[in-house]
Amino acid sequence: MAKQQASPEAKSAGATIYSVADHAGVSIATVSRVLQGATVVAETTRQKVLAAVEELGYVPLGAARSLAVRHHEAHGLVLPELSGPYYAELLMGFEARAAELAQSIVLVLTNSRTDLAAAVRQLATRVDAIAVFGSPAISADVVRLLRAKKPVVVIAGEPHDGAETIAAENLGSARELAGHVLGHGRRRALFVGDPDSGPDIRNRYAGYVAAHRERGLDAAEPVRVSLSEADGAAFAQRLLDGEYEADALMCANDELALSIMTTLQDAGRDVPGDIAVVGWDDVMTSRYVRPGLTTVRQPVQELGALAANRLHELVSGEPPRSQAQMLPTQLVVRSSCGCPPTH
Amino acid sequence: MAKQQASPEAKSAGATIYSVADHAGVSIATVSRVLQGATVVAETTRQKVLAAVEELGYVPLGAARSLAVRHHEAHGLVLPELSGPYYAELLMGFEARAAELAQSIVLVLTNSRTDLAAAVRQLATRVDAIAVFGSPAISADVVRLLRAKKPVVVIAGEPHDGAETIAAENLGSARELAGHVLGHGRRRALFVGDPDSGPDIRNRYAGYVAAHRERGLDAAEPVRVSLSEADGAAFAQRLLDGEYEADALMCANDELALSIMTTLQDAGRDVPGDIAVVGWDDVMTSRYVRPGLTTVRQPVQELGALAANRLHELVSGEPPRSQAQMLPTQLVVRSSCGCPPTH
DNA sequence: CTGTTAGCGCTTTCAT
DNA sequence: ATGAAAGCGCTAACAG
Repeated sequence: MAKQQASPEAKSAGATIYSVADHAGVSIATVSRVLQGATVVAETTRQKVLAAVEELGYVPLGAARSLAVRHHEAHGLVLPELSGPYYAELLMGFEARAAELAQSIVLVLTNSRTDLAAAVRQLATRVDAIAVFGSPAISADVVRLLRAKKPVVVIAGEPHDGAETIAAENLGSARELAGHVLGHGRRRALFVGDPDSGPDIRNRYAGYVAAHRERGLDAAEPVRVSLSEADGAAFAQRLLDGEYEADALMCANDELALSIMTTLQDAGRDVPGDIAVVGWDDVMTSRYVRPGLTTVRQPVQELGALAANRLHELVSGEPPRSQAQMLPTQLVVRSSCGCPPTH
Repeated sequence: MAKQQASPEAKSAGATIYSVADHAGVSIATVSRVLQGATVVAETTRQKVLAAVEELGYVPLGAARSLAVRHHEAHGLVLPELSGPYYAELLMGFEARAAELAQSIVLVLTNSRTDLAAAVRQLATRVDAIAVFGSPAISADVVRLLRAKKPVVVIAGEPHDGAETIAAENLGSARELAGHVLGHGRRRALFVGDPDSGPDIRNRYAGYVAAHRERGLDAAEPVRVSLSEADGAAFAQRLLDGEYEADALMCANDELALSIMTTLQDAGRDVPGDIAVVGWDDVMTSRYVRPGLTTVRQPVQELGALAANRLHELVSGEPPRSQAQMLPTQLVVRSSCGCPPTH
């Protein structure tokens, strides 16, 4: 059994449904039938076919099937990138659900593309439906273009011209989180992040504002920095330099919060003693740092799974939903907000 | 321009190369020519065709093209999962290079699959070549099976029956890292991780052993735990309970190291004073914890990019390499090993 | 239960 | 520079 395959580079590229049919002494229709498993085939012929398949090492050509069935049996997913746990988890959730639905997934990362529109157009060529993460990098035009041809769902993005949208809840949890911080008696809380970078951050800021309003407090203007470690460190430095005054920082996500908190600590500041810091996302690091980072957990995998599921439903002919779907989030209180450590 | 698309559900599913040709008053061959851009077409007809494409919202059917050109123009990538930065970075590197080569990428995560073999077979159906991460989850059989039909490269796995292999260097850096720890005077260093879980860990352990040998020291048996936070914490607890005695821990990866270090610290142990802890991978968290985790950086993205590149070369007819390709790694010294903090 | 046959939509000679 | 036509490999009626 071991040595009979003499050529190491066999790569019997040949092997079509015809050669299998020949080899088994049946018609191509029969081969197709046993491979699809739908129709009933006599057990004996079935075995003959399977043997031929095995013998020839037949691998069906997906493209031919797709052409015949008029379905790609694949979903597209467009994400900005994969650094940090957020998008990776989204992808895992998406992949898992797509797998259950027997859909392949073809992935496009926009940050690695020079011509995004072309990449997306090319993607549309080989999938039945597309989920795009609603980053500003993906212009509304692209989405609109696609939407006319294929079902599209936008994840955590603007409700583009009617494309179906799904997102995690932001406003309420942000209000709750900000309220929690204010409840520790902080009165100079700053929001760090750019509300214009998308609806997620915009709603988190809105929650921050709402929490202040409810208490008759003034909400400060947001400190507009991007969601990167580098920008976080830079902001922290400006804070240390006295450019800002604050006793609490509500950061747009954990990566920002972590880089800020660490920079502050390394400069001798006490967190949360001198200043509280809270984030958003509950990434792994947030559990490990001391003090543990108070943050908000999003059901990221579920978001991905829901996207895959909706895509499939849309492909199956279900009507699009007009209303955005919203998944609940959860406040995770650790000690960077001023609460006593609990581990 | 805004309201003329009356039906919100246009989805002009129709639009084939025929309808475009009709609409433009040319033959399908001409349409194909302007869309491929290869052959020269009169500028006027070119414009007519483009107009028709625009008008009809024509999106070519990838499957039909694939069938005609006998290429999928897609690469498959099989990864265990995406939690933690390692696989995500690998994927980013792979995707970026594949994008440059104009190859789509279709992704399969094995942890979400109940029938992995079927998933991989199905994958083979729609891509020209496949890169699989060499986890033990992917049986050698599956790889062997594939390899007969499509080019396969194995990333960081056993040199399966001749499938091309690429990996990051482990042995040398592990020897260096272990040597560094021993250089701090530690004499009860334990290796935490299971060498049987694959060649990566096996070689790291081998480096640990080599470093001891070189100094005439005895290397201890590895403490066989899996690469998860949970197992790390459990091991740390057993250590605290006195089940093991050690003044240094060389962990198979950062996640393990981090969970162990944190558990130890929370129990009052001083790292590195009482016990040194080092990891492998240089994940983000390792920069943020205190003390900073001494570890080894792997060129993970490059690994992914190299895989995509080799896949493309193999598809283009280049001969497979018999020798495994190895990328260099780099020791990252912070302070968990006993070195003074430097930030 | 099995075979025949007509496409699926695109690329690519081969003519013109 | 353009058109006609022959497939690419598979599925799905339709007959038998």
